Amino acid sequence: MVTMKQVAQAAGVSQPAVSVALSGRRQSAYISAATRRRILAVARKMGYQPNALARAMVTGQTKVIGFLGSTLSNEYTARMLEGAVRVAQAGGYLMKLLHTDSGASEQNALHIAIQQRLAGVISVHADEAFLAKAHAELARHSIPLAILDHTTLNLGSRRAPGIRVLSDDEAGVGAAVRHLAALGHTRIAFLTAVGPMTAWSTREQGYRSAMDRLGLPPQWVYLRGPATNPAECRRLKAQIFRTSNRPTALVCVADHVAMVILRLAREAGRQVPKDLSVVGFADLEMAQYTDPPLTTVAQPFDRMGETVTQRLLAAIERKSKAAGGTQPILLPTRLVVRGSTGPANAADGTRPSGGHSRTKVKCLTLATRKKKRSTG
Amino acid sequence: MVTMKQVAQAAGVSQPAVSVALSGRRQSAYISAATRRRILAVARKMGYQPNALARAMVTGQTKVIGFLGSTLSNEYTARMLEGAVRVAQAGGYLMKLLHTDSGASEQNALHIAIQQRLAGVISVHADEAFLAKAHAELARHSIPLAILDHTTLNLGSRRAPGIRVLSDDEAGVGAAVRHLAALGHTRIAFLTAVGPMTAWSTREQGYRSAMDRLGLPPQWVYLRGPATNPAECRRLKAQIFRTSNRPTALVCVADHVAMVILRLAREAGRQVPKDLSVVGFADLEMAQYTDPPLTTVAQPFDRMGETVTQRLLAAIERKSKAAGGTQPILLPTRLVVRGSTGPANAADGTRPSGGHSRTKVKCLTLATRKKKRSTG
DNA sequence: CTGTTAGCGCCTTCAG
DNA sequence: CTGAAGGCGCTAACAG
Repeated sequence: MVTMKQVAQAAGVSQPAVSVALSGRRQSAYISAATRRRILAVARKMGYQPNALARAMVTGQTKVIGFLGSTLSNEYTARMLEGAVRVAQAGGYLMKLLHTDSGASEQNALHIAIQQRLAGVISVHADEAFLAKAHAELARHSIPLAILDHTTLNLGSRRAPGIRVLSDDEAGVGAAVRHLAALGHTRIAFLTAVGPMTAWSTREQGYRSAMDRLGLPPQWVYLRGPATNPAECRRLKAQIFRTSNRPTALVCVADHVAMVILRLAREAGRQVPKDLSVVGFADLEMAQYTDPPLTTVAQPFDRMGETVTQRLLAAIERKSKAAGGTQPILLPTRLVVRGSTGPANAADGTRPSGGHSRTKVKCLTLATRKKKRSTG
Repeated sequence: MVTMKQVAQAAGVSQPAVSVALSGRRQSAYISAATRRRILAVARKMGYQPNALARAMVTGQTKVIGFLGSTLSNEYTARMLEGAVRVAQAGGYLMKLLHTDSGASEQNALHIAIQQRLAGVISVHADEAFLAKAHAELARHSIPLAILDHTTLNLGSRRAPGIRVLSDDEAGVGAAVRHLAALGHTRIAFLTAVGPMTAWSTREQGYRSAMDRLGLPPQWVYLRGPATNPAECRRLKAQIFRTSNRPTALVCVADHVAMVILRLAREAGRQVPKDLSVVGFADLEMAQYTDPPLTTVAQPFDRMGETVTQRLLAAIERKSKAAGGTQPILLPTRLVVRGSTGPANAADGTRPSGGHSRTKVKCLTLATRKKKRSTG
């Protein structure tokens, strides 16, 4: 590992001269153009590589940000991570992964972030309790915190700690509901999975208000437990396909849930979208490959990762205004219309017929209107 | 940022005493139990957090490994990454991402690895030319290199640089072919996409040798260009569904390709697996959700990431034997039988009938025999 | 058992 | 324009 000192000796100059020449900064010590060239030549020949650690120690700047999450392999997180890494590297920063599932607890990850003197931390899919603690602990070491993909619930009541970036799920679900209403559907149900998914309550909120606005009666379907449970599947099929006021369209809280519905429909001998229109949420890659391809609300995962990193880098640079209760940033979603939604007329109230007509729907995308509304 | 010095002053001891007390190492300077307790108490009260950078600089050990890849968001890479991070953190190492698409070229990423004094580097999906260069450059700074998910081609001829971990694709395809043969298929074709995917030639190799062994004539179908090209789709449909010696089963080089086939089959009015059995490769999440669910060869992405990291950590610890042409490690694949494969009798030679019988195949998994053979 | 000294590689500040 | 000193926070070798 060749050091500046060695380069200096070989070039016959002082060590700080090498430092100035290599880092290209013009302040204080000036160096003649000839000397600089000579130093650079020697350094290149010796294969000198600066030691980022030593530099970080003396400058106090790490140029490294942490990505704190419990899972990385799901498509949501992976896409956000990729966007984040892209922006970070473009800004000269490196990304360090802090995995909170592998031995290291969330608490532990915070300590690592501090010990590594990270310049900033991005937290994904964390609960409010942890976020509050993380914000407090990191703030003591003046490490800015940015939060990705979390609920907007209660954001009106208390100032959110740190930088927050999320997709505008409420508007997204609204667009889905309006799309279905425009196709003539009136019995539009919302399908959600029960559990502690606070991140989904905004979607439910969006459904409720969109239905209200259209003057349609809301209707809920709940998925309880794993979708592999046969009893649960029977119950769902009965509710969706065999009740008198069964829905003609289903807005699902997530693509995965929509996949389950497509399967149940096949098992029940119903056709999508002829007998039932289905909308998902997320626009995972698999949404393109289902039969029929899934109409869904696309979340801008890449852009979310990019945006949160941009904001974080900004907060790092202007160290002064250290993440003090900024407004959450809502990124617009996009309704991607594929083959799983269609007109309501055939489905409403009639028994499914065995015909073979499939409505060929071109894949068109409608940008959801980006409107700012504070949800009390 | 509270330092050891400050803790030492507050506790009324020397600074190295604090160092010894906190790091818990017993060598050289001993400290009385009372003193140690006092120091620890003071440190905790002051909220002391060790500076990993300073430690790394003096010890020369970073405890950080780099993950070098061009994309992170695809399911393959994300799952491997997750496995790698898990093992790394369990071993007290952190993972730094070196994204080679975002501004930084591959060459640049190498320099970053060196400048950051990384303890080791994992490279994913890189070509041989780069790997050779990377190995050479990193070796000059005694940074071990590990390679993930790459072709096994030519491994016999020249020693592979660094640690290599990959899935046993040859055996995997073999298992798929035997599975189809056991179902009575004799016209089993291999579907591959043309292009510079050297990683796939091992799969083709596996197909060829498995067919040879069974005494069946191999048959190829090529996907040229994007699957959205209508002309190409027509050509494929003709070859797969309308030629006289059309295949009754298709082994696809990847799940994504299999998805395309499922779509083409639907468009052509053919039923899978009644008229055509289809096998994929990878076992992506979406394979569970297609109609019918896709029979496919599962690659152990998580384990690949784990294994490569274990090997890399081992190489780091015993710094001496620095990655000198070790044998590549082949991890066994697993055939996952779902609904897209079925008996051959109905399909062979007859026109597709419009019946509604769907063979219900339980999801059973067969471990492929792990056998070591050097492919000349 | 404890305190003192030295140095990791680099940047900054001061004398020449 | 250049050289010589000092220190970032920590560990590792010495003396007491």
